[in-house]
Amino acid sequence: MLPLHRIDRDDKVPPYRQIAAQLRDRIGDGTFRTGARLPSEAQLMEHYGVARMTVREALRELASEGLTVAQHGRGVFVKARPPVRRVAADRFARRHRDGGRAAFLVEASTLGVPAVDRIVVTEAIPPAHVRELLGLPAQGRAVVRSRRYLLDGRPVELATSYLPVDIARGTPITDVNPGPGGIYARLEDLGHPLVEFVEHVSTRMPTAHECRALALGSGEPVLMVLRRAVDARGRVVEICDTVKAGNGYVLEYRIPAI
Amino acid sequence: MLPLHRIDRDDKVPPYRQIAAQLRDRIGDGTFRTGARLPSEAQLMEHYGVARMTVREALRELASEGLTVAQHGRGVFVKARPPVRRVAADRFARRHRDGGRAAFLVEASTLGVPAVDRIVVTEAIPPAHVRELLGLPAQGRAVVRSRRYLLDGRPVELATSYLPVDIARGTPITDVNPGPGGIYARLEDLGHPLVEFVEHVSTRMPTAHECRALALGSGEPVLMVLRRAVDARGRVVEICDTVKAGNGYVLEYRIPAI
DNA sequence: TAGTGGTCTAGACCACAGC
DNA sequence: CTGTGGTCTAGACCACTAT
Repeated sequence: MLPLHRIDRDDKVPPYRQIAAQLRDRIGDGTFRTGARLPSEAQLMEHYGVARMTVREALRELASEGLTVAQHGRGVFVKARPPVRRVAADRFARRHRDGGRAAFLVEASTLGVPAVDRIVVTEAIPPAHVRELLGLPAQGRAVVRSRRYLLDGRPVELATSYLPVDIARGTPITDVNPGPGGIYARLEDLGHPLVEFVEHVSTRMPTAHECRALALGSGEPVLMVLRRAVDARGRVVEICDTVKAGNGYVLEYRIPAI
Repeated sequence: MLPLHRIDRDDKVPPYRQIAAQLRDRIGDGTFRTGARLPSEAQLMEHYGVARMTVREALRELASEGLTVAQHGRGVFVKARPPVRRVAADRFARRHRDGGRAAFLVEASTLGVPAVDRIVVTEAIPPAHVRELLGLPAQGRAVVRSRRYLLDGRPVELATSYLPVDIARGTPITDVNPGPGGIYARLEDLGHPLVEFVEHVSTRMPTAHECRALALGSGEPVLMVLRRAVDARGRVVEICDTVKAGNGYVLEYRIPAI
């Protein structure tokens, strides 16, 4: 016997929503705990006396809320609340660069085993909003570094950096491994001491490509951070466009009140 | 004739995804512009030679990406990209408080007509994570101010502030209208000069209640900002928990590189 | 092999919008 | 009234997982 009630066919709220609500409640009250398997579609059809599409509609609602995840051939499972990851905004502090640690390693090293893969360096025409921030002309090119970050083997972030060719071309910045402290340390080596970063944070649903690259389930939004690095002469020397898996990422910023 | 190709039944990517991809491309290249109606489900069934559920599956994919919105009895429409809203992180600067302008008014005044409604002030036991940050004991109470912000009549943000009762009880902070400069100005009046704010930014899908209060469509995530205000003695004097409609909100933070 | 979810078909009735 | 999307039925075949 399933720990679920009946549905009321005369109720104005449609059956699939009633079913979703009951399952949601059982997840909320702990009847179905984190990691547990929900009753199969066949069981739910039988229990409620509805067609399979009706059950699937209910399950889709839960998945879109990020409560469950379906595994082909195994079942539907209550999602684990992933551990909260904090990103201290001082991860770009010079002391870390001087210590030879790139920003991602700073934020990740206390949380798990960090890694980077899919590093690709090219020259290309950046998107319009990036070109504008870099002060490039209409067909201007930039050095483009894209890569993916992982934590304990799980992909957590896609990042693409754009740098002016007159600064980066022919330097270690175009190497797959730019050396200790990352590209920010190299920019300072090249006579561009960094004085400020400006980050723009927003959210949206991921594209299908991002879903694959970040192993996102449906109902999981992403955080977008567009960062620009400004040198001592006020020049924007890098734009970094990142897409972070939304589940559990928490960005921290300290703001002086003066 | 619809501006769409055929699908390849032998392709390993299923028909509904091929259909979704074609529609997504036509939205991206401007064939279906903002506000335009997509072909009806019946037209798409006819064009592609598929069942209705297959078409609906494709349309659901677009909706979940936030690209389209269905209107019962009217059709499926390409969603408008809402105007980008920037929130300068200096919106808490003292010069604004001294000028008598609360933070939301500072960030909103150049963007439209700001308004606040549903202001409710009570005393209650805050959620555990808030209690912890405020340093309250297990059953400790706080002054709770909740309200909703609107821009040009459209709801954009829900906010709830928690303040220690020993600071806020019996002060203008418990008034629906706390006076010029908002509650931060009152905190400073009460001998708590603010020196720092710390914001934690994350994203998730909205609850059903938030969908209603913020008039969110499906496939629209929210930005969550949990902010704490720290006074000159290092005491956390306020926690503000906000939920911002994700569509178009952009938070801006400046980070010194030193 | 049995059970699971993934996709698809070909219908049906309903509620809502617009003419 | 017609056309739209919202919901539902009762099947089908497939791919994946576990045994």
